[in-house]
Amino acid sequence: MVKKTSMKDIAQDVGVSIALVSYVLNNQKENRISKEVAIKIREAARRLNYQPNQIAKSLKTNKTYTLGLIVADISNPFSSSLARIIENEADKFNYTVLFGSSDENPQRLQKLIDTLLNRQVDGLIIAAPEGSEAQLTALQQRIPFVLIDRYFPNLSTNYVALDNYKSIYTGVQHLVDSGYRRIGLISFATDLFHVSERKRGYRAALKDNQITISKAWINELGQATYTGEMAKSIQELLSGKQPVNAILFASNALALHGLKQLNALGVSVPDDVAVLSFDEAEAYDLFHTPVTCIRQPLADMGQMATRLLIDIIQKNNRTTQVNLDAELIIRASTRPVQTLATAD
Amino acid sequence: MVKKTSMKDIAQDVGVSIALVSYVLNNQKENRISKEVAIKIREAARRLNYQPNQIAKSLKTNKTYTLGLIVADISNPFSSSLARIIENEADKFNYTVLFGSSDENPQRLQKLIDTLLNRQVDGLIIAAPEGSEAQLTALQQRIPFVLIDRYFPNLSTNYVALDNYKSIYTGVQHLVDSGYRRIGLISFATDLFHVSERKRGYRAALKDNQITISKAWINELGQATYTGEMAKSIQELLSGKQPVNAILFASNALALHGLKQLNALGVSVPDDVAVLSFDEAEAYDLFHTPVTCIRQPLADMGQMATRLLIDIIQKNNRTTQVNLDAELIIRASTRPVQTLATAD
DNA sequence: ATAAATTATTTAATCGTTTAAACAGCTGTA
DNA sequence: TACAGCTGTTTAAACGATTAAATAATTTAT
Repeated sequence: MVKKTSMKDIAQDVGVSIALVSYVLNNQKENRISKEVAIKIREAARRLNYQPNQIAKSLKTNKTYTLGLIVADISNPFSSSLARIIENEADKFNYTVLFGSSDENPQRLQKLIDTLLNRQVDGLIIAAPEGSEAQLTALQQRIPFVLIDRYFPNLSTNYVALDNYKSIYTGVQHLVDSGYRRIGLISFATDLFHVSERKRGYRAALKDNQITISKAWINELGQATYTGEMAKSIQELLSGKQPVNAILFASNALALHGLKQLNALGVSVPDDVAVLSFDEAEAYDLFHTPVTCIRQPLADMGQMATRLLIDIIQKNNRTTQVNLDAELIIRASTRPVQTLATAD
Repeated sequence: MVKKTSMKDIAQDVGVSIALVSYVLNNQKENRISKEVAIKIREAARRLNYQPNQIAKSLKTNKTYTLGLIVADISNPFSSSLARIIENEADKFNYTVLFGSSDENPQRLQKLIDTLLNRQVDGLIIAAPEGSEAQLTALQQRIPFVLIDRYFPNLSTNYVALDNYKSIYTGVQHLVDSGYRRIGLISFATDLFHVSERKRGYRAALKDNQITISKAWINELGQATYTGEMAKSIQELLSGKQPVNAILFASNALALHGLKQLNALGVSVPDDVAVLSFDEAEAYDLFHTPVTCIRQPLADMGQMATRLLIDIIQKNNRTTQVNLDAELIIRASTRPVQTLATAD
């Protein structure tokens, strides 16, 4: 390996002090430095292929121009799409991104936070796992951070998230408007606020349409253990006393598994049952019927979170909380019921 | 924000020199340091919530314990799965991962390399874009790196990749063995070695089975511009003078678009045409027929690349080149032809 | 011609660590 | 009693930059 060029090398090459090199290469004190020397220094820097040592710079300035991104699992498309957007946005402001996956585990989150803080990141963007309130509270006096996707209503932190209540409400209203009144929900068993908001939106929309929810319609599966549970849930929804004619999946992972099960059971969409999914996925394209979905404004979310964080780092101001609206993409899986018009 | 505790703070608190604090917290000179002082120092470190400043450490030791990962696009499932595996593996050795997306663009690659080098990463893992040979050659004397997924046969670099020739050969042989002899290939128009190896494997397997390839069977699409081209390609393959009865897709992105088109055209798989895909994707699960595919050993690839890189960083030895074998996952999309047995 | 003002450059401290070398206080031995 | 050899600890330089303050060199004003 070839040794890297430092300012010292340039200073020696040109025959000036290190300070002068620093001033020239950082375009400081421009009117005080003789043109000829400045040119010589720049020429030497180019010739010796000088690359500033960001580590040394950071030690002195206490800024690393690095952001930490903590997602649940970088291999999940939701996380990796977000990562890509954040990477791009950060790059515009000359920031680099360090990432880590928390696996929805608060201990692992704490470990990542410590690692990233040791590396002196300037700020963090976090998709917080369930039960991480204590960590986040402690973090507030250590470093600027912005929560993304999920937040805790009783914690006064910066966040950029979706208005989950409204999004689901709109989706359910669309189902009702399309003639579906027996609507099942398949969601996660979790206390995460954004998930419970989805349930709340579902309940409210049905209530506002004078539809009484049967208990059997709400299915909450344990994280990770889907496959078996999903099959059971779907069969129960379709065969109970009050079989549903529409199913709302509360996330893309759930929808993916759900659609797979519908395929396996030979259920026809939307003739046997309509399907509405939270989140979009390229995978849905391969399903026999295009799937209506609630599309999150991922690009906005990532960009806003990144800009907000950089803003806070640079100006150190206020707490900002953003709730974005989702977009309902209507496709054939929620085709209006033909047989009879809605009672409405 | 609360000021971070430094070794100086601990030293003052306990009333010893900074050096002693360093020795104790790094478990050095253990037999030379009095137990009582060591205990006091550790206690103070805990009490003041000391976290080492990795930046200062790095400046002194010239090691950042950071790896740079450059993929084509972190939002692509192939890249993000790899990223997750590399993150996990690196973590085992106390390394952190900085990532960037090159967008298959050598200029952008160069920019990322410079940024990552400024940040003094200890090594790089790179999925190299087409036309980046010059950059990589120059990089060889700057920093240790390992190529992943793709490599250049005329460049003597470390790499961990797939034996693409063999993988495709095996896949085609399976098609032939299942009774398909008119096999189309849909691939990318690119000079990347790993892609051309796939074509070579396809050709060789057909030749070895005494099958003459019709020119029309090989379709190479421009990157990114699929959708239109894909529809055209598939229609031509299915309707030419020598219509194919099997299609081999050279990547998961191609397969995804291809399957979508097959759906749109109402083509039945495998009755009208068999389908074999390179790479696996969760999305395939939603296709009406389970898809036979060539599964890359992603976990092995990521782990080996990471370990190899760390090994090189720490011991600075030899050039290592690894070609891994793929696994053929046989599913219904290549069900053996029923009507007549193979001539063989 | 000399002081004052301006211009160009250097000195030196600093960021938070690491680590070789120096030093101080003991103990044991010749 | 002197000094060699331990043990425990400190000193100080270094990593590669930044930057306030000092200094040197030149020009302008008087």
